[in-house]
Amino acid sequence: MNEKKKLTLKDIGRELGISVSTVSRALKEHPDIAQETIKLVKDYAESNNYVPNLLAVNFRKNRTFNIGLIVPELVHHFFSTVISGAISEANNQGYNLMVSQSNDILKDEVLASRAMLNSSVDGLLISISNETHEGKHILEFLEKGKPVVQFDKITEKLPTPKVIVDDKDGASAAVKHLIEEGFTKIAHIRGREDVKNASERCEGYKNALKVAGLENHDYWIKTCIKISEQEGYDFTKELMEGENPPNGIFCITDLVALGSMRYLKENGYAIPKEVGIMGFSNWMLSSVVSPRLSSVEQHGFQMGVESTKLLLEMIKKQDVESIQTVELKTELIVRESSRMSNSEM
Amino acid sequence: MNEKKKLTLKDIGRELGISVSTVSRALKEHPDIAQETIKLVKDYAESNNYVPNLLAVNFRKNRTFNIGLIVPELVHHFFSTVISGAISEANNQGYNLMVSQSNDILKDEVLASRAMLNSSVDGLLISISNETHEGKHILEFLEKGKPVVQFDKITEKLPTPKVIVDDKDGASAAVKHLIEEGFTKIAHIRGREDVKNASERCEGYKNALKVAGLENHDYWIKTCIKISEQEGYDFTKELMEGENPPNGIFCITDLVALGSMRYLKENGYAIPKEVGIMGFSNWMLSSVVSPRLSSVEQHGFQMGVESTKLLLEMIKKQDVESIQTVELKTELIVRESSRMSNSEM
DNA sequence: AAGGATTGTGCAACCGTTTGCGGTAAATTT
DNA sequence: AAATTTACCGCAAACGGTTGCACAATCCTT
Repeated sequence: MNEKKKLTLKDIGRELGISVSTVSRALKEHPDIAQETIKLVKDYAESNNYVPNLLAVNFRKNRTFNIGLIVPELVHHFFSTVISGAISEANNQGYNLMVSQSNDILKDEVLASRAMLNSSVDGLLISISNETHEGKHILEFLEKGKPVVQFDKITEKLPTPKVIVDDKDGASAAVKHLIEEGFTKIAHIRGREDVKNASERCEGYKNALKVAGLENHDYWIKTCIKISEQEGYDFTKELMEGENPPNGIFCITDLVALGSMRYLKENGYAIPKEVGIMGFSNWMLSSVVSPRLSSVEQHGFQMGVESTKLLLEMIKKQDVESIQTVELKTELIVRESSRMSNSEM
Repeated sequence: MNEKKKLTLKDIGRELGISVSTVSRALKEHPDIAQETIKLVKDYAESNNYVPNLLAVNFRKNRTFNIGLIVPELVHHFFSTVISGAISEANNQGYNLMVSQSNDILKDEVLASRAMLNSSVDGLLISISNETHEGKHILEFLEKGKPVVQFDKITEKLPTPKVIVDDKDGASAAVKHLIEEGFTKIAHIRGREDVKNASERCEGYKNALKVAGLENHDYWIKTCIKISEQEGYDFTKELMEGENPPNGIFCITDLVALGSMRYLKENGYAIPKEVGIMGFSNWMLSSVVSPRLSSVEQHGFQMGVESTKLLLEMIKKQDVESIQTVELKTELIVRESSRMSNSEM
């Protein structure tokens, strides 16, 4: 009782007494076809609600209308925001989005990309895992003429366009803001050395200090491995118990900042009176913790949109050579955790 | 220089001097084919790394190996967790997952489902929007013989299998826990009346009170519209400023609980000493706020896995009639916000 | 009025695989 | 030795569109 037979071009042709090819052309208003024929066919198709068999079309044209997307982690505020943007733009242009995750494991990333490569996708959006270096599995896409766009976590080794946020600039702005609020001894809890974003943010931190001519010490820089709340807590403890405790901390991420704040609150430090805190990424949680956490918005949605636009452009013009880099600006979000002045009321 | 011509069955046949059909059958070890022929073909295919054109196969077989998934909101801890589970299970079984979101807008949901319906998906996983009631666009899937599985936010009106969590039981357990910890006047900040999950949780709340023989008042039940942090704050204010303030609050969601806690902290109430708080959903943030928030884990990952399993089973046996309901058990996560006793140390 | 240009349509190949059916040669049975 | 079975393999249609090309009919030249 299910699976009613679908209407095909052949059916229409038979019914209307014209050939399949004419029907096909009429439907797409080919100039060769007489207006009245076009109307005839279109009307019939409309009222019998004909829908073309995409499987057949795609097979013939050798493309799907799908694009793939792989992120290290799906359950992650920033990445899910990017995905949201990618879906939006893809759907706008008539494409569907296929999603997978690598869990930051190279093997899983290879598996996921292979699954998508074989004719189920016209192009790929990817934010690579920490373990990805060579990226042979990515090159396979290019070899098959399927464009790839990297976003956020990228590697320069792969000849594809890249969409990233200006981490260095964002970090600089964050630290500059702390300085302007009067914080003079600013520490940084950073991420792994081999992760580009982390290094960029650290660069931005150092630059801001240098420009302002403030003290800077290696012992004010702590390096997270997992970027966890606990690490934020532990490193803040180290910092505050050290000999020259800071009065401001710039954290690689909001989650780490949360840990930092937990330590400070537990130990009676007033935020921001005694210690100012800046996060990064502007996760939803930053606006609901107390004190509300200042952060740096990365415009993940926009990143998803831009990456997808780039990819679809390449798909449409069969271009697989482009390697431009788009750098998105961040936005400083000032909340309570860093505001000494009463600038807003 | 790209798009190297792909090897086809025809190529192999020509090269080996056998017919296309024999090659095809040899590759899948059809009993009609001689062992040596099989070996011959397989070896050739292997060393010239033949990969079948999935587009052609799918067209021929009229299926895609893709499944669709639609959620109200992608940037949402619970839903992204479900998606993560769905991807995991789908990939395990050789399927790709196509993801879309409705933003809780019916029109968007219809658009998304239509985009998937036309031959790009073999079945659908959906958590419906608040605006979805009839669900004609869902029925279209069934009419075409494509199975649908509903999860989390469901409607009984659609004849499909459903995977839900036992909200009532979870809520009951949460409130029961508050009671056991000694809280005697327990309020509830609930979600919209027309959302099933919200009503179930409210039921569970009422039941627990009744079983324990505690007071219950309509004025202890507040109804959120947007389920926001601010609503948690505002309703808690109302509750605490009312004539018979509660000493425990069960919130529909962790986010609301956060708002609740913010009001209490700002106004000098000790948590949990004076007021105990329970959230629901066990978002990541519940473990990083202070005091850490007790909550109810919904096992989103498992929900994604189960839903996908159900769907793939139906796809494989061409079954579109099944309507079983799977109810997942929740898990009480006790943290600081509700613990009066020192039961664990 | 004859030739060429224009307009509209159909034929048939094609995309790569799958599969029902028929056919041949060898092996087995009687 | 004839009849039947078995083991292999190929032909060709089919899936549902797309598209190059040929062709017929009509129109416009001169």
